[in-house]
Amino acid sequence: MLKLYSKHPKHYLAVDCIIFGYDLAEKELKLLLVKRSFEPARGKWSLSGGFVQEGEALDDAASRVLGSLTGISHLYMQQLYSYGEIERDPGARVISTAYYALIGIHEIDRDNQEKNGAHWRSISSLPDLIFDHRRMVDRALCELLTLAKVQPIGFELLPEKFTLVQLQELYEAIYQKKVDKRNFRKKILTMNLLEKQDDKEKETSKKGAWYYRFNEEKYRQFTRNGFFFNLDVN
Amino acid sequence: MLKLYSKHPKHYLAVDCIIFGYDLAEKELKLLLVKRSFEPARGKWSLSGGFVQEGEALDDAASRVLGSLTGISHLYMQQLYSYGEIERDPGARVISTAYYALIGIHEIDRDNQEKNGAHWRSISSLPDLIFDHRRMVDRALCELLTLAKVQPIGFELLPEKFTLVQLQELYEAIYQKKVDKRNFRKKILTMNLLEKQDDKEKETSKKGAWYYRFNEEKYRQFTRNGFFFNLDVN
DNA sequence: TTAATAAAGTGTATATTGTACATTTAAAAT
DNA sequence: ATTTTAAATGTACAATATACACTTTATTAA
Repeated sequence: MLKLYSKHPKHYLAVDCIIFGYDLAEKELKLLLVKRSFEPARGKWSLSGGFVQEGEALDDAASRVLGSLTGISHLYMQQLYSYGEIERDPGARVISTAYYALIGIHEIDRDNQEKNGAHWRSISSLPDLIFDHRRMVDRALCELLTLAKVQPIGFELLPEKFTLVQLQELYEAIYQKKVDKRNFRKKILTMNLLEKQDDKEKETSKKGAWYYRFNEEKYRQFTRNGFFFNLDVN
Repeated sequence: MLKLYSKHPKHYLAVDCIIFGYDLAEKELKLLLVKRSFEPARGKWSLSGGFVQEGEALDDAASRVLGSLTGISHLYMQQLYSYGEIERDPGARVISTAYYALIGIHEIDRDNQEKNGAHWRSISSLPDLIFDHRRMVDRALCELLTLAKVQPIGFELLPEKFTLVQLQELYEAIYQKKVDKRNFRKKILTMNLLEKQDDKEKETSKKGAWYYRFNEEKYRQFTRNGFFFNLDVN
């Protein structure tokens, strides 16, 4: 039973993580990148990755990599695509499954970040990346653009409590497009997924902006009843 | 250089193919399934798959599997998802990358089909499948439903020349929903992607229905100019 | 040759949704 | 009390989606 497949070859398997963060202050999407700590390409900018271990599920490998870099164990993470070109890694033939994660940029564990040589880099000015990592990033970005329209994943990039101004700025950062304030608010509010809080954010204006909270439970309930999230940015 | 990664474990890697076909006569979506020819689970219904070979890219492995079963070398094929649970295959720890393919059901090579014990089975009455193959199918179906709305992939399931009736029936089969004939035609024709032919299909009616052809070149051109395919089925 | 049959083909009116757009409100600082 | 700054708000018009039924064409049978 143990030798059923033994005539077939085995391969190195890795995961690589595209970690998106949103910088509320700079109103910019960012990526968490690392300086690679081993050969080949030591010292070059890279996605953070790791080899899949014996007895470790693919998702678990990605969780492990994400956890060790961010210090967060449960964050929004989805498999993106598997890259299986023969020559993609000059060190050896390695198949890599890319995952992308969404994270509030300030939730992150600073210590692990420092320790692993990780840095947030603006999407609009990424450094050169090793191997096929740039292609992975481009695919992840494309996926993000597609999904943010039809799934409430934007909230993963914001703190629990956020203002409508912040939410709108996030979408403007994702789609690189100014959005009409009244129409945006109408769309998002008529979905009945946001709950107005009793307090205001008062850093950026005298008047202050009401905090809102995304109600995931409602979203799941509405979805069961045939509701589709849609926040098309004009 | 060859031993850079040698402390890391290696794994069996497979591809599994979800092959969709559309039966014009029965107006039904079908899957090409095989009876598995080796242990474990010999003789059980399965997706057609195979192990990734040394020096073989992931996509090439999928192409090889698809080619040997259908006799067609270039068909519409996309990577779907990689399944990396430890216990997913009782024979050994195997990571499998699923691909889905779209094919005209009658274009297929009968000989290879017979030889490999492959059979078309209606989506609505699939047999039990081995391992996690049912999950793969469900994910592929979900992807098909998503994509058929926003990409002209339906045409991959039809012959080169098809009638509007046939196209509509295809969409009705995919979405399991009756569609208004006039609205459907209006939508698809105003996209200017179909070219009316000079001949008619006369099997199914006395009057006959005009043949049309999808112009992929036009589609690519329109897409470059910001056009988005959209055939939302009400 | 005429009539019956069966499926293909066609247009319009109404409802819904999306878009453009400018003023008022609230709170702090002077 | 006045000024300042950003937040909050509603409506009219355009575009799109939807509902809906009769006419046309070619064959077959009377």
